[in-house]
Amino acid sequence: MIINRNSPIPQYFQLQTWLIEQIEQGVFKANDKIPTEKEIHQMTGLARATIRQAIQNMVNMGYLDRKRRLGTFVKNRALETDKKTIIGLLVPDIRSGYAPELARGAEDEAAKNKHSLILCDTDDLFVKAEFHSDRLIENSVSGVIFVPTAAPDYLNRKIIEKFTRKNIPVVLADRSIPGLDIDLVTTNNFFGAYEITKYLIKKGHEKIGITLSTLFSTERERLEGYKKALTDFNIPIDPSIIITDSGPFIQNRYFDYARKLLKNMKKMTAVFAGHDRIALLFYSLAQEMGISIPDDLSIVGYDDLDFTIVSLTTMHQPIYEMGQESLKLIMSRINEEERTSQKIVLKSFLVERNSVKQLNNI
Amino acid sequence: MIINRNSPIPQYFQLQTWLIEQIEQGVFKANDKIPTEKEIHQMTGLARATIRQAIQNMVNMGYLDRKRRLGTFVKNRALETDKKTIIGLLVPDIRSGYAPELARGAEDEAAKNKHSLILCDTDDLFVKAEFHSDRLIENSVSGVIFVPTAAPDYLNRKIIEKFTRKNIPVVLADRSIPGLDIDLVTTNNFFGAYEITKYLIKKGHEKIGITLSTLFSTERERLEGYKKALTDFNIPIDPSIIITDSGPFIQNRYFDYARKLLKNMKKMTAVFAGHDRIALLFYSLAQEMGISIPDDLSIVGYDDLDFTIVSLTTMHQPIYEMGQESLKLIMSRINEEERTSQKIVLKSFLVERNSVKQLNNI
DNA sequence: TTTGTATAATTGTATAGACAATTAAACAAA
DNA sequence: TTTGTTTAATTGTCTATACAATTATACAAA
Repeated sequence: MIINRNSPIPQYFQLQTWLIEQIEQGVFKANDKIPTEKEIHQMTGLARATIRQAIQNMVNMGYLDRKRRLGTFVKNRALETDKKTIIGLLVPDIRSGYAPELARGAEDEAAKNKHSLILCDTDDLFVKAEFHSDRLIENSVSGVIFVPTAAPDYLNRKIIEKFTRKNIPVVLADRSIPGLDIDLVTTNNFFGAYEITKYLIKKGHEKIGITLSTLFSTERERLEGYKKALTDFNIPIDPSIIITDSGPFIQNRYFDYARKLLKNMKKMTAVFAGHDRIALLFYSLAQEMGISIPDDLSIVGYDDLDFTIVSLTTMHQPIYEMGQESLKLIMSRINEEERTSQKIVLKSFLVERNSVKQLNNI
Repeated sequence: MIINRNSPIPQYFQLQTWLIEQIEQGVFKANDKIPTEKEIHQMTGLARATIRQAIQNMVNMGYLDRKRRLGTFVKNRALETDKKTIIGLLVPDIRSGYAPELARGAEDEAAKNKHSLILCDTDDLFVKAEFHSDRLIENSVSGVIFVPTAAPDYLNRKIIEKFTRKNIPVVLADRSIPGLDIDLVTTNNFFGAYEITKYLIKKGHEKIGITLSTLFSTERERLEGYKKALTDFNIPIDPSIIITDSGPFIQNRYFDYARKLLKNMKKMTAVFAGHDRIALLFYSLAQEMGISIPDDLSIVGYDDLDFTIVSLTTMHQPIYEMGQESLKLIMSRINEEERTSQKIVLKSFLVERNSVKQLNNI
């Protein structure tokens, strides 16, 4: 018999355990009718109220559905088992730079799996990232895609720890944090910067200015790639046309840097803008100052944002794919048991447009 | 007495209704002990099993907590009432147009109240909107901000009904749906278009081309505003320089329209681009064709997107505020009992830059 | 002080039986 | 064909009662 009357386990509980077993072993399949209360009474000798208690619990748990006059049926839980998953996305600002593209890539990939994305803007600030992290944890997200903020590394680590302590997987997108063993999706910024600098050199440029921030790993790597390319081609590095900033992108500040560089026009034939938004400032200033791009000055950018209006030669970053891959990593973390942390480095490629002039090599 | 034995309403239900009332009216406060089963039996004469059924239901519903030997207590729901709320945001594409700004406005407002935003891209397609709606409902969002898709009205209504059937409030952002009594946040497109057309007229322009889509209520109103302004100033409407499209914004298509208009240069001194992204195409083509803006052709846009590189006179739309207001409306729907549907019309204003030339009136 | 034990209040589990409400399905009438 | 009526199976509601399990508290013992 199913029920052990001498067991300390309540009989209603024994019954419901047995029923769940039958369902999970497939004895009672989805939409099958289980025995009526009367029949169970005959089978087990339990009072109807006891039987009802067990069944009611199972209805509450979503195993069963009762229908008057018809009986009690096994619910089709298959529909509900592919449970909705929510992923958090922490970007600096959804309005600027590559954030929209990244978000869209992640969103599309999430949609494929019927998952959803919670959008959070950090403005590159630790406090905002922390605030949003708490909310994401409250909403019990299953994973997080995190673009590290402009805050010091240890603070970004703090954010990540918040999640990992709760066993919520985190994938870093774009920017890395030194000495942290964690899933990461990025592009090879060093190589990309090297290539685009080489491109300028091949076009006959030797006096190449650059301005970017040293705050983020990505841009630091670009600076290194730029320097390496110059060195490899025996071109001296001229610090007077290298302007670095230690903070996040602030338009007016970079307008100043651009202006500074443009005042040194004689020293340069080309400018490597740390990213496309900086390049755009050069276009804007050049227009103002009557400088023609590329005739008077060549310029390259980095990112390949869609500006429509300017024909900028730039390094295309597969940002959309970065969003996709980040989400895939999260999903694999959620589904798989364990694995070592992965670093996915996506390939950038040069998009040649009309912002670089071919110089006649002397 | 509390219980009416002749009522068709089950007595356990009467009891639980009464208890819930007491709790919600504050007779039984949080952490108060409610009468024991025995006491309730004495009060009502109901059998203990009946009383237990009522109480068990309330435990399941989260009203009560039972503790052996101690009694049954009113749960402190306050902790859970500032429950994290998730709002769905359905925009065409987070990468383009005003979507990022709208999202950011909504996100910031949500963050103020510690709520979160789930981002969904519809690509202006009904099927995608429907797909996302189902997911939002699964995730039991508390409200939805919806930018209607490019699909016919009845399909957009279908999306909205999906939510309202589940008592999930919906706010339409930007675009309205005719004959639908629902919360809406928009700007006065008719007035805005009227004003900016008037501005062109005051600058001496009479031959003003226009191109936009008649698919969305917003752009239809702009067209009407444009026509009204011309009419008011006794300027004939020239259909040959009015190009309308019936679909959503597709860049290449509008490039064709722009090209078509520019071929008719002689007929025009100014162009009213239906929105800034269209205006940008004109800049791009003008550059290509050697047409100078504003010297050869004046142009105005609509939206005031941040393009940095072009100095476009345009109608500033308070998109960020639209996101904020939409979220506020959702929150008020969630918190307040009932109210008639609200229509918030935000003020646009003209931003004068350098894309319009002052013509000498003859 | 700590540890064990009894007490009593209360909820938890269970039996046995009765009648109500619902409703699919069969049947009857229009 | 449609519409109304009956029937019977099943779940829904309810009473009355009993004993079990849990545990805060008080008190006793070590």
